[in-house]
Amino acid sequence: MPHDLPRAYEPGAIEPRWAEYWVREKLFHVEPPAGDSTRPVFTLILPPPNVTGRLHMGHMLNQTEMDIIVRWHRMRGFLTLWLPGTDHAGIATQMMVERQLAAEGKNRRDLGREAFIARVWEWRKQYGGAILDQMKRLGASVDWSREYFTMDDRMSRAVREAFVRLYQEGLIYRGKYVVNWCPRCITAVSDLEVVHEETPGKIYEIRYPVVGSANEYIVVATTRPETMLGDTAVAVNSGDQRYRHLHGKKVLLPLMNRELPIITDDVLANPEFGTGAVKVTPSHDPNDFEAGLRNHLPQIEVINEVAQMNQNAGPYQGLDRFEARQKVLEDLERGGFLVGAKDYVVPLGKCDRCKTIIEPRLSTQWFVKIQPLADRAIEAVESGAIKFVPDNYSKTYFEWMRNIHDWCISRQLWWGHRIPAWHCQACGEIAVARDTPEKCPQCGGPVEQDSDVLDTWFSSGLLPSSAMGWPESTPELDAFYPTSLLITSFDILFFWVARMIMMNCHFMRRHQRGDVPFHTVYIHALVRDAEGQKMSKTKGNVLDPIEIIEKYGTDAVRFTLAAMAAPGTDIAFSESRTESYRDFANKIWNAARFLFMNVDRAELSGLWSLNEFNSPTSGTNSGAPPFPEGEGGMKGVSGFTSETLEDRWILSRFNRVAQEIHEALETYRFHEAAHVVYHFFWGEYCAWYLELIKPRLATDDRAQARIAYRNLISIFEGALRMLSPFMPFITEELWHAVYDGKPPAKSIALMAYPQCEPTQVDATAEIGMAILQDVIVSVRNIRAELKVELKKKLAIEVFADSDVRSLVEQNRGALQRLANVEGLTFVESSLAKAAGARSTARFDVRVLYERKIDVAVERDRLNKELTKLTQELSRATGQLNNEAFLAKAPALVVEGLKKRKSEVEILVQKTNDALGELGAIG
RNA sequence: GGGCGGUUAGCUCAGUUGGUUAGAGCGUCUGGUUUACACCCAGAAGGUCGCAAGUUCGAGCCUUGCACUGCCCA
Repeated sequence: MPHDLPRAYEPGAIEPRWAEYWVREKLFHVEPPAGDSTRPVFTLILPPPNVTGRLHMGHMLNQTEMDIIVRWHRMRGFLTLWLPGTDHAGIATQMMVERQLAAEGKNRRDLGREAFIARVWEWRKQYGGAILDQMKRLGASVDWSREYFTMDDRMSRAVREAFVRLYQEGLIYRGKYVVNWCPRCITAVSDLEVVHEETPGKIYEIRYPVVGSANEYIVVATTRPETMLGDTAVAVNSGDQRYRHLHGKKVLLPLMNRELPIITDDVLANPEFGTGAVKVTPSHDPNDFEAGLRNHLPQIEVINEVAQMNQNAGPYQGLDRFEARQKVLEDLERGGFLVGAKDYVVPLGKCDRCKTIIEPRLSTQWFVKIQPLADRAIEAVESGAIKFVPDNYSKTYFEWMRNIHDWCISRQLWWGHRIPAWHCQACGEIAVARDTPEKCPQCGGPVEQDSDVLDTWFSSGLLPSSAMGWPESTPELDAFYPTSLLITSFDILFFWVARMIMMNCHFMRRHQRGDVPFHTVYIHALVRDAEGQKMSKTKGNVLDPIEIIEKYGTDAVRFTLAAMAAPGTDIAFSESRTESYRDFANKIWNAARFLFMNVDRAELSGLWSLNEFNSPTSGTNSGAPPFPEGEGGMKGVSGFTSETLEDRWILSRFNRVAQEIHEALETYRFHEAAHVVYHFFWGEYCAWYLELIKPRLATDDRAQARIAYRNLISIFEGALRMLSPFMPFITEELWHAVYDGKPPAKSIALMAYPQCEPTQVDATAEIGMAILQDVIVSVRNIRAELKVELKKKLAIEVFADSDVRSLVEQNRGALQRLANVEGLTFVESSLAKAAGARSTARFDVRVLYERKIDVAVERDRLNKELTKLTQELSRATGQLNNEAFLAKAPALVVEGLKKRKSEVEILVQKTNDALGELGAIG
């Protein structure tokens, strides 16, 4: 069968086909193993993307890293499960649908709760799969049959169960507290959903007249003058002498004419700060709220749920909080109460989602009492049951966990898991239950479910156990929990990672294989633009991965991300880099074209056929083994016959590279693994091995030619498997072509990953090859310097010891072809002084060419070289004369330096000779 | 205010426990129609590793200080 491959690789022509094939064939579906299976298991859950989301570069990095690790494990024989799903994203999704309604001139209250939720489900059905479809285009090898959605019945049951248990254990409570309130989203949000920004603003000083003491005032400072309308006290520090005489007295609240007690509160009032006196507004400030409780102050709310002043704000009722601020300031000024305003950097809390300024607001909410959960979560990391990579994230984690606050879990939204608590309309009793109660268990009165829903992170915190069927006891939990690894971004370390650890350690504490949800957390960095700037819509520098993919192919984009993903370092994504990895794909493509072109020719002449490679009965080569059961993979390359230096060399390199990739991926050094496979495939296999083997494919010695074909294809097939986790598409395509329509498995992804076979590593061959390459490069180098036309074949002379001499002799053909040489003679004395020569420590080589060299240029080059060498020599000499060095440095280092020193001595001698000769000419 | 990180070639970045000559991709320069590949081939230039001091036989790597810079938390 002829292999007609287009001249240039066209990723768009093959990638969608394979992406679709992998899903359709359910290649990555796994079942829990039988009870007696000893096969190692590798499990990973996908950080569930938000249903409203579109794929961005961060997702792509995250998923590329996961897919590399997952494919690598699968190919090594692990029973590998990658579990996908999406998150219902309470606020974001509700906003999306509300926006849709607004366009129709409606709002959710017009519809009513039930109809609105139905509408959200409809929206989800229509648009919610977008991000997963994009993910399929990336080639992510997830088990699609296990896809979950956090609002599914199964997941909702887990949420309800978790809530009920925590409530029964006293770890969930309800109460009236000051919480972070977003007046635009009209809901409470957790501390984590507030972003703090320092904004230039003003601090105002206001004079509160002391009651019964004419012309005496207390001056308080505030950045939020409108909240004074809700003041219920003024606090001073008990030790502050300035106010000692006022203890027990009262002030008159300006504008409201309400008398406020002067209280002492040493937490709130700092004598060092400002005037030392502070106004206390228990309903609108979290610190004042605490102070209010300590001092039994009344709580007067003056701002409502949409941040307008309410009926308690007197004449300011109905004004927006910022309008009210201006009006209050004007009135204070007019009344002579405003002392002044100073520039001040105001710390502002904004809603993470909509950037509206958060209003601390007194309201009744549900909370998780977090400390007991945090204690176990700290222990899980301290004990090493969970490991962070890079390790310094554990420090960040501990810092947060040790200063944790109770978690406000109720949201005043409609879309989400409704809190399983029922309020009795008659007696006020609260019933928390798994199943909807018909009447009040206390008095039998009618009940109504709490109107709030849970924070979305409450449900995602239950992953991964809930995704595997918890609270039911399922074969999945038995087989796959705990998961092996979590790969995610640092920005959800607290939102999600920390909460998963807390929740799962709590609920899975009796699990047979441990409570922790995962053993390792690999945290990756941010993808930035090529200039290292954070991508943002306002800057307009956001790259759409799908667009880049369409331009360069998925493989190239994946490879770019992998090659740049050094642990702990942000990625400055540059398209030029992607372009070069598209070039890499093209290189492989063309290597394949070359192979197939030759194979087709060999098949026509009856010399050799791919069947001999893929047929297990051919004896000498059985191809790669099928999917192995258990950790392992295929050691080395089978069916390879080492005849020549380049054979021994490429086989050795293949094995060494397999080892290097293994070590790199084991420690999540994606960039290193990518670089190693890139260099092997292009810089060694294509650049040298293919060139060196060419003549052997056309030799008349049929037996030798057959070996050459087999070797060529064996290494190529192995290299495809090696590259496959990084570039799954092109390797799948070419791998199927190698097997000529009769592949041993449905996909290269189900084949064994190459592993190092130590007996195939050949250090001697690697050194020999390095010398041969050095000779070839030296000749090319001289030719370039002498400006010899490329086509012109030249004679060369070589001076070397007998080892190098026989090496060159044995590889004469290679040297002649790759350096365009005709005629090679060995000489008995150094060529260092000769014109048109190059010297190394091991050999001298000279090109016989009549053109005079440019003396000035050559002298410059040699002088530069000499400076470098003499510096190195004196450094080495100094060190070797240093007894402390000889005594303390390891023998290996000393020996190495001695060897190097003698090399450098030779080079200095040769360079000097050459310079002397040049002087004689010039 | 507390914590974490960064500063290495023109650009974007590697450099694992201190050890012989600090690497990559892109960019730059020179030369190429060798039937796999111009998305290519051959060759070259380019770095006092932010600054200063210290530890060490030996520092890009360890310690201290300084400068600049990014992020997280309060």
